[in-house]
Amino acid sequence: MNMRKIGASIRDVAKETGLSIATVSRVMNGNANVNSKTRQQVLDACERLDYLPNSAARALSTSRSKTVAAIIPTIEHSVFAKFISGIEQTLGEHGYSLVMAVSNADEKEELKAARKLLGMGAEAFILSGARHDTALLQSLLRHDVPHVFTSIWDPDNPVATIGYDNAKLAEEAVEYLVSMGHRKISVVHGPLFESDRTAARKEGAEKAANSTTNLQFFETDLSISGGKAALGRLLSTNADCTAVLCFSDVLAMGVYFGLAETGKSIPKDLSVMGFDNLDWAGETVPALTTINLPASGMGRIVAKQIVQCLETGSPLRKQRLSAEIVERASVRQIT
Amino acid sequence: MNMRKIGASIRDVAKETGLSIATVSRVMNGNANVNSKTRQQVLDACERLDYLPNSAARALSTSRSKTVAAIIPTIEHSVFAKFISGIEQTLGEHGYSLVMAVSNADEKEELKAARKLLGMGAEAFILSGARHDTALLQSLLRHDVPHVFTSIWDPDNPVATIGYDNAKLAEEAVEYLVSMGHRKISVVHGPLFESDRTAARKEGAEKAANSTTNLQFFETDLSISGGKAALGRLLSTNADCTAVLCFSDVLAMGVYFGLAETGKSIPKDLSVMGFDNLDWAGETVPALTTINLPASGMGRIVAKQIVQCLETGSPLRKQRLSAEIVERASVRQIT
DNA sequence: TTGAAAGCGCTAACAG
DNA sequence: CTGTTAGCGCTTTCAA
Repeated sequence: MNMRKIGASIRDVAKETGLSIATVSRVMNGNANVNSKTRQQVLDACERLDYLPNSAARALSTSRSKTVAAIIPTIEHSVFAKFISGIEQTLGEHGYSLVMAVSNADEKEELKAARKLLGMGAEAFILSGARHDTALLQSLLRHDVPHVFTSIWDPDNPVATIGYDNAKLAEEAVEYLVSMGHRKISVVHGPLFESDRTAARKEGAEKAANSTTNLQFFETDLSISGGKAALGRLLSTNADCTAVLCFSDVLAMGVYFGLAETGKSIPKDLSVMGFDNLDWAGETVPALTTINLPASGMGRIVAKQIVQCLETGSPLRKQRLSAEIVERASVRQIT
Repeated sequence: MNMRKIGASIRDVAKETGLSIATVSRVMNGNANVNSKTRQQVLDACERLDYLPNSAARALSTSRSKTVAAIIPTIEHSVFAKFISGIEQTLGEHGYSLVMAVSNADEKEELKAARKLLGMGAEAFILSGARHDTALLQSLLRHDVPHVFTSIWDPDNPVATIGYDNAKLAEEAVEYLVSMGHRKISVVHGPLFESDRTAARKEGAEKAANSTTNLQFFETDLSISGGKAALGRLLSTNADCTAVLCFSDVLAMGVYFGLAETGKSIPKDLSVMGFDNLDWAGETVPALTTINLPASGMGRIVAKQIVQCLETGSPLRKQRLSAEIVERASVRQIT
């Protein structure tokens, strides 16, 4: 049937030790009912043969793959990289593996990836945001696969959400800016159709605005150059604004660079506020005032819940993660 | 044995259509020897039952997991994120899945992760750099698993290397700086013991130095704050240097921020050169002169070779990727 | 404490 | 073009 049949199998170990495969299996699974001498014998043989249990066979036999799936929009944004990192680590500590796919913020791609991962036997799914192809959700339900929506907080969603309240946070950001005396604010954000988190933030910001506060929104690519481009537009369209709120630190960085080119200074000429609190946010000049999102903490929390759910059958619980404004030097008080 | 037995199996589809499981299997595998009417029948039934082939069973039966492993030091550095991204995409296009692990630049962690991935049936391994636990290499050999070392170019290595010549590139960088009139240069780099790529770059730089060129090295964390910290040190230790070469754009960014704080300007007071050419390198002020490493391209190339190797049995070939200096505005000509 | 044997869901001869 | 059947490597009763 096949050529690559190099590794030793459980039968080889059994043969090597003169024991039965059942005993070897018991040792490999830490079953207590094995004579400690026998156990050592088996372990030695495994070592000698460089035996690695075949997890496909194990998965087939137990219907447990010890694998959980995460689908993220992109890995090239450090907030997601950190998130994944947190998941991977925690899962690993509990004997699970992460299988990851990136959707490029496209529901169809996500569906396709999910089918693949489901087929691979992923026992649970970690999804970003609440917007997904219905076929995907349906499959998850029909196959009875536990799943969470992350990076968001929505107590009303029938699916457990684990994350921060994007709308509320954006609202607080605007309120903060207002409390600092800003009345005319530009808001720079990434593509709305790609991300319900962005959409939620926009809604939240709008909610905070009132008759005396003026908000103008600028949609752009979620990248440093996107931020820079947006700055160009807002400088001509909304020139008399006193602050710009960016829905990602990455965008804020673009605004910084754009401003540097025009020779304007932060926060004297314009206040800038970010969202994410990426590693470097405290290092920029001036240090960036932003909102601290617990990306890798969220990964760890999600992973922990999933492991628990898988091990004990306890249901996935929604969980609101706190995130607070980190006041640094990029927003000034206006009198 | 088990409770979660929700999904339909191939037998359910066979029953549903009144055909045999062999026929269903043929359809699922795109075998040509199936009547198109029959095929459609099967496809419809699959749809109705939301049938997803169990890949553990398939893997067990064929000894092919259609899975390749990549182990990277960290995902929180965009050069690796892009690399992984390139791999994932290309692998996906060819029906393979990526299983990834992060080693945190620790050989023991890497070994552990590799064992896990090997057990999961990974058919090939993508490793970063050339430094690995011998037990890992041994296992790979004994299990006859194809593997490559990436991010490096070393024609003498018995294992295929696919990447750029780190030493040469660093050498060229120094030569470039020298050609711009710089004689006293500070070199900022990440932890040497964690990365043989960094070590290679250092060697290359040293090679370029001669009696009239003075190089001083500063090791620091591979992060923006690391770069900033290194700048502080070099400003006191090597104050009269005219250029600083950073072995990562991330470090260069730290140097930018540090310089901004001291009020010095780039490149008037100090020239700065990076390494990586991350997305934003062209956006900084001044735009960063750096070396363009084809991270995601490397991922695609590696993945393509691996797929080919797996499909046709052709051996993995070493491949040197070109990388060139991108001259922008952060290095000035000294007279 | 150990062994024998029945599958897990699928593929791939082989036979028709 | 379709069906029958023997495993793939492992876990898990059930017996001993």
